Amino acid sequence: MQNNIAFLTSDVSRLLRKRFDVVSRRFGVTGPQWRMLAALRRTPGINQGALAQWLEVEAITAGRMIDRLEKSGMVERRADPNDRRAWRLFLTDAATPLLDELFGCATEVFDEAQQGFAPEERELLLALLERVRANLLEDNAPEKTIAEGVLAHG
Amino acid sequence: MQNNIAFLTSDVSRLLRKRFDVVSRRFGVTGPQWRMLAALRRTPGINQGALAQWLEVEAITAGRMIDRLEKSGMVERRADPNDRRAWRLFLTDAATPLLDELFGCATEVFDEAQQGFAPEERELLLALLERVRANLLEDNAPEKTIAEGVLAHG
DNA sequence: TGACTATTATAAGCATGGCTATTATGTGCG
DNA sequence: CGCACATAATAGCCATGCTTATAATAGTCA
Repeated sequence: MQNNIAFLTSDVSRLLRKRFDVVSRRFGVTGPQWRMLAALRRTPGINQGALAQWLEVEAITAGRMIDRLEKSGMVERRADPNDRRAWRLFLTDAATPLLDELFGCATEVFDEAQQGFAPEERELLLALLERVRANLLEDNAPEKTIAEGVLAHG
Repeated sequence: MQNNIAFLTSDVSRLLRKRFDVVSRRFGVTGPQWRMLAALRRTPGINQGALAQWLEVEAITAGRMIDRLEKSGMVERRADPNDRRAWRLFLTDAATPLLDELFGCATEVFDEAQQGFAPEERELLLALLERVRANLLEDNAPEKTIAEGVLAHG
């Protein structure tokens, strides 16, 4: 009963989230916040909607996370000169050194999670998960899949 | 950056949760509630603490879920005659037929998630995830690990 | 019996995620 | 120009999960 794709990914995800929270709490951010900061470093000046799409969460979820990150001084909202509805998002100077430290910790958590795995097994697990992810994405929101292609992962 | 064990399991888990919510919302329950009902069918009369442990969530999380399930008429709390602190939990008559229908729907979601997978690949994915889960569970108490490390060096 | 500790459950507060609705602004068409 | 529609962000409400603290009860030992 407990050995199916849904319960297992849910468990693993929750356990990993717990680990990341332990690590990142030392730096004053949560796991998802960390992820958002990483996305912002990659594409500074992005607006909330595009950022939400990149993180694959709803716009309102991203908006509330930005509220907290702005309040804690990690992110800055600047008015978009070309669209008065939109905010352009930037990391503050405080965020950059923090991110460098966090990425070092991430590797440790990944290694712990995949302890005893051969390199091929690590690759295989990721590949299988990506296929599941694609299966669940494709016919749920076709327009989203197209958008992801346009956004060009990298 | 997005292709690692943490982000992938998080994504897959969230996408699956969304699917299950769509299915189970027709029956008036959420995915995690469904899981709790299944656990209760398996071990009727269990108390909240033991149920939380079985589901691998905190006691307070389980307690609040039971609040909602009790309110919606799926679960019944009965006083434990031997321990006045504890509740013994039971499914109501409304829950049983619902669970039968839900399990049918679950199979469909799993099939969709693992569409195009050979039987061996399905097994392999589950086995790899179980190993990750075990890795993250085993030294769940970091302070104990540290203590043991100190003892080993002392 | 009384005191100390452990266990069971709950309360308060926060973060992450969803859905629905609303406000403000941009865009396109007649 | 004015209207309709689309888009960006936000507000409100809810469920799930955590940590910390508290209340009530159970068990143990002097």
